[in-house]
Amino acid sequence: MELRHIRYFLAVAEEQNFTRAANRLHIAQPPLSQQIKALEEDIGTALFFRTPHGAELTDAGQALYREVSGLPLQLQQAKETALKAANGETGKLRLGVTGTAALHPAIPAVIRQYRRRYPEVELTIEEANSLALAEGLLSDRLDAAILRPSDPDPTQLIVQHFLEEQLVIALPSSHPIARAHDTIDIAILKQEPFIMTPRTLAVSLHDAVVHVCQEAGFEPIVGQPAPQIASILSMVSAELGISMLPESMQQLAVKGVVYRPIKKTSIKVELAVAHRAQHPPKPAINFAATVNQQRVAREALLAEKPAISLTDINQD
Amino acid sequence: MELRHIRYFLAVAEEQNFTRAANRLHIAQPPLSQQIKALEEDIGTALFFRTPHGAELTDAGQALYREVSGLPLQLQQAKETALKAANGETGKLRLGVTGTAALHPAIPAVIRQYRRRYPEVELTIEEANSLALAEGLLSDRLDAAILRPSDPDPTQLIVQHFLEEQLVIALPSSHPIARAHDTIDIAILKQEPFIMTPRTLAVSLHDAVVHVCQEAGFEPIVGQPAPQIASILSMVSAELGISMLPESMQQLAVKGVVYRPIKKTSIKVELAVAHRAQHPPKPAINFAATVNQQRVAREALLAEKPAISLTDINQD
DNA sequence: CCATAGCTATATCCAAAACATATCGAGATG
DNA sequence: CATCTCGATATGTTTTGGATATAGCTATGG
Repeated sequence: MELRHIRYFLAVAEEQNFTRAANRLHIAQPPLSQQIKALEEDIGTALFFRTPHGAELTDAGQALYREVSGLPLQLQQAKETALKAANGETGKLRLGVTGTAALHPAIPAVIRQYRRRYPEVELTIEEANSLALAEGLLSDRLDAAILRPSDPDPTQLIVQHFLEEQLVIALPSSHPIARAHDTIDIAILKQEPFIMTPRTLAVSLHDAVVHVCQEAGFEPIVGQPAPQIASILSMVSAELGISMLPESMQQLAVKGVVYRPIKKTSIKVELAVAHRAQHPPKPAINFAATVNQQRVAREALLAEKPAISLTDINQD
Repeated sequence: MELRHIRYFLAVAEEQNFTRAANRLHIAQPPLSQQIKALEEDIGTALFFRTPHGAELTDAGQALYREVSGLPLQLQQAKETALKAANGETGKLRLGVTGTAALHPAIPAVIRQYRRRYPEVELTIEEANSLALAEGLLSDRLDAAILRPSDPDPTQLIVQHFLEEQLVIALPSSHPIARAHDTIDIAILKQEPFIMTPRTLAVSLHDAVVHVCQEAGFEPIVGQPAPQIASILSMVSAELGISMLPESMQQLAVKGVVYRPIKKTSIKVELAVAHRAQHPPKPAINFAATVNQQRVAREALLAEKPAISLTDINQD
């Protein structure tokens, strides 16, 4: 039995007439009679009474009609379902976000836009440091991630630039430098212990901090290591040292911690979207594309009003 | 898209390997590759990743698999459903039973046997006089009927003999003849008014009664007409006359009515099963066949023990 | 009552397409 | 590096779905 037999059967059943059904199917009447006959032989029983004015269903034909009448629609929908999956309109997206970026307003903005565009994709979001995210992508625990890129193997991950942000200094509010300066010249931090994420866990942020100091002519004193943004701020608040963080972290107000911009530095930290290079799920590709649209929109806005505050850039 | 494409797709999806799938399908590998390619073009997206060690489903392939994996089974069941309908194992049987036979023990016996044999057939039973039953068959309100046959048009109805029964006299218990005789010689009923169903409604029973009387040398005095068995017995009980009824009606005990066998008569009334001659529904044919089996069984029993009481013949 | 119209079935032919065979190219493996 | 396994491609063959012509049947109208 082939689908053709079903289509032909349904046409004859609905037209109650072989000739009309053949016209509707855009074939001649004799092959239609043949195919119906073949179907009847395959099933093992007559499906139609042939009358001088047409054909009508036998009991077996009626039973068959009830069983298969929905089949063409069912198959059409199966095709559409497959296509939607291929276009990333259904399925799931396991998204990872680096802990030092989750608070950046552009992140919720891009997630919101993606959800609006692909409402049928099941989205799960996980927060981790950039190293864990990259590993998650490679081991197929994540489909896409927003992370601070180190320079990964480009044959394994595709990483696409999203945005850059400047660094700011986080220091205890009681600290003399915080009291004395609105913007900070890095050089005066030469003697301060820097609370940082270990380089293995967050290469690019760590390196950016070191570069800023080197630019100012010294190597930072590495204080207490801290894997999480929350623990960094706790330690600063506890006056164990100072820290240098992406400016979006100012969103996180912690008692006993103040933020100060850095005077004159060109060093910035980058945020990017990444997914596997081989067989990336279409939802991941679509998410990266959404990120890219956001990037273009952001850059247009920033070019127009360069003095704009980051928090204002939050359009969809 | 044809079913072949679905079957091939499922085979490759399950084997995760074109070559093995081709073996399973009893075709060579190249045509399988071609058909899968054609399916992919029809749907508009790739369904498999081809790897050096086989093939695995893309997201679209997985979505399609979920949609169509049940299809072969579904079609197989559709075929079986159609076949069952063709064999009369499903569907409905609208059965009519003549009012003057419903109490004959062979009727529930045959219905019980049919239901046991065809439990999935939806059975509805309707009681009416033989004329109404014949009309019901012709107008497709009934599929089969147990009735007392007149001689209908054999091109319209197929009527098959079931059983014969003798007639008995029903008379008021207060009637002098009832008091005086255990078996009745018809001749002494010459002056009694006969309560009968009108001939138009029940030809054969009416004619049998008349024949019995003619055999005894007189024409019966036609008393009150009554269309239903219940009303006949009421009237007898009300002493409006006597009646002659099939012996199975003795099952119906009515206060004030007694039954007496007839002395020496060869006249019997017949019970038969009937269905339409053209396009009889298979359930009707099966019912007639069941009736026929019962008839054969009954006749064998009666030949063996001719003195048996009718009520004892109630086997399945 | 015959002729006609409308229907499906049959016979024959052709063309499309499903399949088989042979071979190729790519990636994994010893 | 040779080999093995896999799917893809090229080409020829066979099957089969479909077209055309026509027959056979049954209602219907003159």
